[in-house]
Amino acid sequence: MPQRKAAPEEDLSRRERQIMDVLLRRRQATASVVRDEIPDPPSYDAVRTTLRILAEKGYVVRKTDRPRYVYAPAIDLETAREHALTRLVRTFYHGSAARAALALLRISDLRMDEKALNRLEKTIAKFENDGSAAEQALESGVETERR
Amino acid sequence: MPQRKAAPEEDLSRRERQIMDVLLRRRQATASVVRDEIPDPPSYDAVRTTLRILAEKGYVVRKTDRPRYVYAPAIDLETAREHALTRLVRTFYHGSAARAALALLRISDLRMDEKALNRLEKTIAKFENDGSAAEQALESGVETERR
DNA sequence: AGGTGGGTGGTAAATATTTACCATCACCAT
DNA sequence: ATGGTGATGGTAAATATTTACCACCCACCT
Repeated sequence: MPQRKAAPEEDLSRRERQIMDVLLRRRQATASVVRDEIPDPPSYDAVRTTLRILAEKGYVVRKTDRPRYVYAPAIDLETAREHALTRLVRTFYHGSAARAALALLRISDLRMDEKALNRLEKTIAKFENDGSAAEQALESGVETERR
Repeated sequence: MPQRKAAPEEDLSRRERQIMDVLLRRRQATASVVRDEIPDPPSYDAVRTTLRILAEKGYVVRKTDRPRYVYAPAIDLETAREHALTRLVRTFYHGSAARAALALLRISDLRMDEKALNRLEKTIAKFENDGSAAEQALESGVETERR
């Protein structure tokens, strides 16, 4: 059945992912900085080893800032962002980036006029009813209706 | 150092997360449906067991739709969405939901006027610098045509 | 009624991940 | 130049996850 080739971030284990997240946030970090950012932190050794593994797997690059290493995501940040957005939209908004955006605008510090937001919402609804039925084709099985 | 208590989704292993994603997307699913949605799919047995474990851990609830089980995320969908948004914003947009929203609008099928987007971007920048309220940056830059 | 198909729970085995340990190297201050 | 500090690579041990297997149960058919 149809399923995209496993995206890189789907392949990461729990710790690997946590570490990757820190690196993405900070753009770069040493092992000990990474450790400090992880909730329920693993040992320094553990972090260091995992970083080594990530480097071997090619997810992370290291530059040797003399006494120690500094690690950074190997992936271009902009690309990583897009992946994350796509995944979010797919998982939570049935593929509608616009709806996700709307939700974010509502959350944002920007105090947007509620009217404007509602207008935008209407526009989205209208737009999505109109044409993009094709996009939903894959979604056909959703109504595993309960009784 | 300050670090939030491990969010539930940070605690999931790779397979568990993949399975959870499917459940969040579809709202509910049987083991075999879940399996079909996972890239590089594990065995049916594996999925079933993992679902059982997720249920034990309380991340998933099952209702017994006679011959088989139907699984669903235990978490309220809206809550899950917010978590995901928050995490995304935090990881990729330095906490600025507005910037994330902007990126999504750019990606969306909505063909928004590039000028309107730039206006919004300016507004965000301004707002984030000095905290002034946002005005109507978004004002109807949405074209009515679709892709 | 008996056989079959497709599900279940429980558990063991296989793998993968995570962590700990250790011997060693470079730098710096004495 | 030497000893201490703080890092490193390699590897083994401990855990956790993932997968496979099995015995049984129930609904449905013929």
